[in-house]
Amino acid sequence: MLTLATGFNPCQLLYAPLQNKLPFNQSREVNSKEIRSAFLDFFESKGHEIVPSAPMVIKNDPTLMFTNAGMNQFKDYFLGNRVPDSSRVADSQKCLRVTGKHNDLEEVGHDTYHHTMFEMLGNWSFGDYFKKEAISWAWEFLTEIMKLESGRFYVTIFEGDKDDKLQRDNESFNHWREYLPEERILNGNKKDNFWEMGNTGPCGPCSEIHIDLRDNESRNKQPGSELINKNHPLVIEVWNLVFIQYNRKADSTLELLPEKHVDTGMGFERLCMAIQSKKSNYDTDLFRPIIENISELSGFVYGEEEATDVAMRVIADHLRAISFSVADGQLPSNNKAGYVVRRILRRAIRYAYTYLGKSEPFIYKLVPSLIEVMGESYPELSGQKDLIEKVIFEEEQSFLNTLENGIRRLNQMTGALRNQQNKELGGKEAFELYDTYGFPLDLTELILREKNMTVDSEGFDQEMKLQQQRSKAAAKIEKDDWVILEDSNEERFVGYDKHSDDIRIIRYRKIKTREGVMYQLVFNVTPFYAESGGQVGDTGTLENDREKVKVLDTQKENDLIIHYVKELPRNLQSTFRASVNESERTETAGNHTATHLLHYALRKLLGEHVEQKGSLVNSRMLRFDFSHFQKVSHQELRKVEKLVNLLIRQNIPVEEMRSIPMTKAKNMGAISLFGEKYGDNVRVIRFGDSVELCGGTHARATGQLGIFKVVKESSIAAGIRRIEAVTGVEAEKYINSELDQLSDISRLLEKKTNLADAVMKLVKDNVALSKEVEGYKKEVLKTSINTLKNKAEKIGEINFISAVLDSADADLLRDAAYKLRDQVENLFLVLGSKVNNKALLVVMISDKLISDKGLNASVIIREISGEIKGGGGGQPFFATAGGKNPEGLQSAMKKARNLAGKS
RNA sequence: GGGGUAUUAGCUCAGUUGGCUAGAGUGCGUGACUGGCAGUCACGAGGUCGGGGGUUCGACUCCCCCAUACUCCA
Repeated sequence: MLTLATGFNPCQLLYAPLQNKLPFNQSREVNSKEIRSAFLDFFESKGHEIVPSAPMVIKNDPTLMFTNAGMNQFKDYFLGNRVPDSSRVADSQKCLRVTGKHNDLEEVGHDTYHHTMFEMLGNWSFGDYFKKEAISWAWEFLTEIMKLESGRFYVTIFEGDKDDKLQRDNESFNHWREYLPEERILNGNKKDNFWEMGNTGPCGPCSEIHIDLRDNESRNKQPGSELINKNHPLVIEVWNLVFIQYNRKADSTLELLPEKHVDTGMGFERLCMAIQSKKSNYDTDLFRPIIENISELSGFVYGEEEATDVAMRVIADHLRAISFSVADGQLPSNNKAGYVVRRILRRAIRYAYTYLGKSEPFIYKLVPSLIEVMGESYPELSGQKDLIEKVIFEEEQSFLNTLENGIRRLNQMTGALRNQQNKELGGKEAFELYDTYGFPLDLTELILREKNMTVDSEGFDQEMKLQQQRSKAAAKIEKDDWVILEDSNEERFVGYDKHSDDIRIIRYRKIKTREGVMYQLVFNVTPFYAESGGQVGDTGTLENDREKVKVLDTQKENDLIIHYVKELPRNLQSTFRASVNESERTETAGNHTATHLLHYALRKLLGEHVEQKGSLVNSRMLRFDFSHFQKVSHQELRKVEKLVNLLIRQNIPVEEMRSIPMTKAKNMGAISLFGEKYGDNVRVIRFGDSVELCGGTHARATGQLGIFKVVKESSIAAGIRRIEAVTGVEAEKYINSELDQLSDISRLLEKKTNLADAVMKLVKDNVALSKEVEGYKKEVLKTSINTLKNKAEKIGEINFISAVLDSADADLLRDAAYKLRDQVENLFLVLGSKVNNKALLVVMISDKLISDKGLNASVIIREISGEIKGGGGGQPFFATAGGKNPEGLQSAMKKARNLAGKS
């Protein structure tokens, strides 16, 4: 590589052919790829090491879910925790800003220059160069390399602050004066121009570079200096140069740092807009192909109407955010980082649904055009295209479904509100949408805003609190104070090596649970494994010469291992032999090992996106929850079983590394689980290629599991599946009981093969036979109806029929009644029957009699059902009754006859 | 671990304080008509109203248990 020392600038060579075509004075548009590499090449030529973008999704940092600035990955360098390999670094960093301090989500799409996901170009100095170089290179890059018109730039510098006893940043001012007239160098306050990482730590003044992209006429009318930091879409900040020179101490005073750093960040999308002479980030080649694709798929033209334009921008922006998240391993889910991703995607789906009329999944179809734009610079996108598409498709489909249901529900709610002249949706209703249809509050607010309505967010919060209380109350137990027997805090766990040991009880207390009174014991040393990492606590016994007490469960409370017993030993001071239930422990250990093998097999067969989300391991079964976006098919489950059983037959011995450094474990490829905090030293469990950080107990070798069998696969939340399985003795039991059922069936069918066919035939025969029976019933009904018709007695206009049919059920009586109504005019029908020693009555009255004579079957049946010691009712034309006195049927008929006569 | 919502014809869904023997659209079958962009019309088949209990004269509808799916809290 040639260096600057030779006087040869590789950058100029590389970009010389481009320079004539650069903005504001050229014809061909420079594309974003060229701009990105121009930046990196430029700083490489200034001695910077070019590093790749860090993942956008952050794991193992409780304070941050996503990378939200270029400096995130260098935090440790600024804090002095780590020493960088190179003191000059530059990169393009993918960032996501959705929640927290920098919350732009609601703006995104409505304006033309905010994004959820964006790229930040940055150059860094770790104790190397400072203001002079940073300023001069920024200027050189923008005006000479990118050929942006120098007259369009304004810069801001820190004006000083009395409270912090800080002077104006005259250093920066003087450097800028070399390039810009003084009236273009503006003072900025502490809020805009003094950058702090947190309440304490490295900080310093910063200098922002703004560009005025308005046309000449507007610029002449109003100077750009008046529009800086005023949210003008064309007068925008492009680059922030942060000069870290102080350390903010806990008492909030500042001290000068021995090493000074530079941290800069330039919004890539905005830079492209400036260079490509566009008025909006979405008009650059970063977004254009995506927007055009949306246009093609939706039939709406970009630029014709504000509402659809906003929707298209929202979708284009969110597509990027989601695709990058998924590529980095963060699937949409129902909490934390996953929920952030879900909310972004749902916002996009919502806009597509409402403004572009898309009620079918289609955002997933945009992935190829995103990859076309960014795939080359970010190969993780093209590498995981299928996964990204699948995840988006699944989420679109499932959310559109709930969306339709939820919107229907919301419309009902707002309809009711409108009737009451009310403009505020109750918190309870909003919570119902959230709780049942997964509508985030902001989504409900958005929909309501369009209807000119609001939501009672306080009420919503209250409902949320109630739900939390309900959840907590469900787990509540009453505890007495600890009784201390020995003043010691130490409780050593020896259960990895021994299954029994001599112990003393050092404290105990009484608790009340739903199941009754229990006692919690703490020992000086214990072989009992306390529930953690999904593995249930051990059970076992405490024993001495005189007594034996059962240990029913073992739990952890902070670092204490707590043993549960139903009754206290009489002599608490004595020494006990504590023994873990061997067979249970062995089965449990086997099941725990099985989760590791299962985890390994799932990742191998379904993909690396599979991550453990939870597990339960006891002596009878194992349960494993993991991220996966669709049902695991039967065939896939079979493959998983097959692989696990193969590993079992290979009888791979366990390798336990009880205490090794985290870094070493990571290097071995150990899979750490859901953000649990591990100390510097961790325990690693390895079976062949399966390597996991784990505190649980395990089989000595995989062969101990015998056989592995999946019992059930289900969903526990969107994007998370659950597999339940058995091993060893339980697997044997399970398989045998299934086989027994089969052999029972085959014995019944007197058939050994093609059982399914035989059963199918039985089912079909059954249907055919029922039909036949029904046919016969109809025949019988027909004949009895004919007899009844002939029995009709003329009472005035009324045709009165009454009869008791032997053992006819309610359905038959009803059928007969309806048939007779169609065949006999002016019908007054009373039918009775005796079924199971109970009496049934039905009354049918022709419509004409109801209107002409005011007869009412419902009234009549109530009058006559007294005779059968029962009651009933129905409608005016048809009513039924039941009673427990069949002997009264005849008198009920007579009574009805009298009623007919009277009318 | 604790909640919420849903489950009705092959598919998408109605079904109103428990009572006109469970409906529509679509798809399917048959027939007739027809120069079309979902051809038109007629007729027909297709339902243990997720499963099991209970309340009631009567339950798709109300209550309890279970299953499945979705979803929220912990």
